[in-house]
Amino acid sequence: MRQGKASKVTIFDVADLAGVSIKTVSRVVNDEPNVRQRTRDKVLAAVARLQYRPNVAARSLSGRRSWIIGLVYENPHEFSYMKDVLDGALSACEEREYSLLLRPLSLPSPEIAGRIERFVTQARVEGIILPAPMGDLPELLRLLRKLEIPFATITPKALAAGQINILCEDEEASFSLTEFLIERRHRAIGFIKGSPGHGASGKRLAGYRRALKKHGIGYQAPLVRQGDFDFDSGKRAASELLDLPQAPTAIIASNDDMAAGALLEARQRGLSIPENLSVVGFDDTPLASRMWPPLTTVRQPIREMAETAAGLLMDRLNGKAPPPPEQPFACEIVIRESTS
Amino acid sequence: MRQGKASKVTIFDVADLAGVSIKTVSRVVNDEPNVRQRTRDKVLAAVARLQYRPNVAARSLSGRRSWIIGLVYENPHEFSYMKDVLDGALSACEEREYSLLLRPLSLPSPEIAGRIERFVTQARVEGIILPAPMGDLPELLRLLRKLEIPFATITPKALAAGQINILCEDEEASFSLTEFLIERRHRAIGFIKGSPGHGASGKRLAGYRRALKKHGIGYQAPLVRQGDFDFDSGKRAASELLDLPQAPTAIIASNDDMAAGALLEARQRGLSIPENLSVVGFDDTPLASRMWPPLTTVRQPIREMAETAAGLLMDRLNGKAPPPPEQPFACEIVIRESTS
DNA sequence: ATTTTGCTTGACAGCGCTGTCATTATGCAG
DNA sequence: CTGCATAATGACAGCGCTGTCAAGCAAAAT
Repeated sequence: MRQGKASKVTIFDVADLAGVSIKTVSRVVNDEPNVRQRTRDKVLAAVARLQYRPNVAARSLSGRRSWIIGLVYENPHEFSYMKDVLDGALSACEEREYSLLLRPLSLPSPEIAGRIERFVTQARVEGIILPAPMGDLPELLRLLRKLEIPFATITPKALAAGQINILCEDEEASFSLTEFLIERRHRAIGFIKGSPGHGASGKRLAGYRRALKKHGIGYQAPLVRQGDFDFDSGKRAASELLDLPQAPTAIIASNDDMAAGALLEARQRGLSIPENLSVVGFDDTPLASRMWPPLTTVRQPIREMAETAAGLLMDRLNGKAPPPPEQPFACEIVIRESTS
Repeated sequence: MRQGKASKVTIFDVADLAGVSIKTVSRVVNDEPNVRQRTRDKVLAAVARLQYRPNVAARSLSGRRSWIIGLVYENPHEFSYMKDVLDGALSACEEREYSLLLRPLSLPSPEIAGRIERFVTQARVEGIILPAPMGDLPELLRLLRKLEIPFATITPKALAAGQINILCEDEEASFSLTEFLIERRHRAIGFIKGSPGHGASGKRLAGYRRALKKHGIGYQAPLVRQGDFDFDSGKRAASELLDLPQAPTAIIASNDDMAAGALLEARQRGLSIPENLSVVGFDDTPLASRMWPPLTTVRQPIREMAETAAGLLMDRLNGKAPPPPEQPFACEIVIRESTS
């Protein structure tokens, strides 16, 4: 089926109406220099009059640019985090008239490289956004470097040299959150780690340890359990923690979904929250405010981070000077009723 | 910045290697008829050997096709429903080598038509998927018809004539759910409606009424409250219901997010669930299984519905015969612990 | 053997735009 | 007023593919 009626107006029509050559129209439309103001105005008027929209396909073919960036992500069960990333990226793209293509992945996958290579070469994607944990897959990074595709990572574990890296104050936030619990007289504080592959996991643990140290509380390995950012893993880890001879009076989960799991486990054991156990999470997802009791958590400006990542990536694709290294984005503790 | 190293192999390279004309390569690659098997094999071998991938831009420009479909949606706070739609659409697109472009919208918006027209004409979108409530915006439908852009609606209120419409057994599911409560001796059953614009809202209410009628329970208007599918509206509606002189012993919310709101309201009044009040929702979002108590709800095969919608849409764009009218998809009650 | 028919294949002209480079204004110093 | 640098504009050749149409060819019909 052929294209609908949409816009058969071409650059020639505009050129005719404005009385200039198509090249001049092209210059104006692409904001290139060396066009007299009067000429520019004439062209712009014609563009508006005819409702001219450049044909993306022709533009791509000729300019060898696709005006597309990709978003490659691990498809999670609980999508709240990715929704914010998506909203941010979409908004940056709309502003710059780029298109955004999505590529969900399941990890671990033996053929990431193949799938991404197909993605990139097929759609001719110019650059890629890699939210955690995508920014730390050596295989992926190697591929993108080989293909010479610029990318922007969001909260990677290790900064990708020569690329855009967007961070937030994960360590600091975790430190404050832990300190918040300590100030409320908690001494035995359990900690549920996130997936080892995520940059945030290590940093959140580090903040926890630093706060303990500052307040002279010894670090106890049994109080720290491995999770994978998923509800079930949070429930399981909480179960282990609550089985401990000296069970914690507070649990820090590395994200809200695991915190919800911990809460469920506690409740099934007849514990009441926050009287018998305080629980906190990270991310301030909708889930956090919809649970009972509403969850004390850490809000990160994910949407802004993603918007910045996408924006800087596109600027770079358009030859803008590389930005000064970004300040990490600040996080904020949201105190609700799951802590005593 | 120019394209990376990705694939500078063109149709000419393949034609040379296979010893045929570029047109024949084109035929093979596009699965057109009238190519001898031997020739086809030669070409396919050359394609594989060179790792040839057609240039989408050239293909679009020449064929006046974009190989892109759009997904236009109302951007909700709680994204679970849309995540399933997204997954389904993406998967259908990947299978057919289409690209999917997203366009979130905020309703009501005075300039939907403008934004969508820009979206369609700029990206040269060939067809559009309209999850509820997009399939019931007269202005939008009029625009798409004018532009001659085919579309597929998911659970619209009114079927869009001449287009693809994907439905599920909303009325039936609501009927069963209500009956399920009646069987458990509930007689005063509150109902929180969804946004008037959604197709599901009316059907869910209808199922509720039909079940009441069948069991000889009178319909009482005060027991039915307006919500808008959002958490807060659920909380508010539940508050109204619980203030009633004869408060309901069970509440049906038209989606899980509102059910969560109702649950919170009940809890804040010191009611325990399900002893004092049963609460049920619709959609079986992650939220439903993460709450306390876990929510009895209705699971719809949203992902499959979206995949079907997208698949049929692309088939139609490719001139496949219009499918026989689809059977509505079946729903399933998921019984958890929020009902007594 | 010759004609007819239908299947295969290829030559070639664009699709609508941007890059390159030549050409023509314009401004300014001498 | 002339000469020269520089700004403004245009002519034109592709970018890589598909649509059209004509030509080649083998099998079927005469």
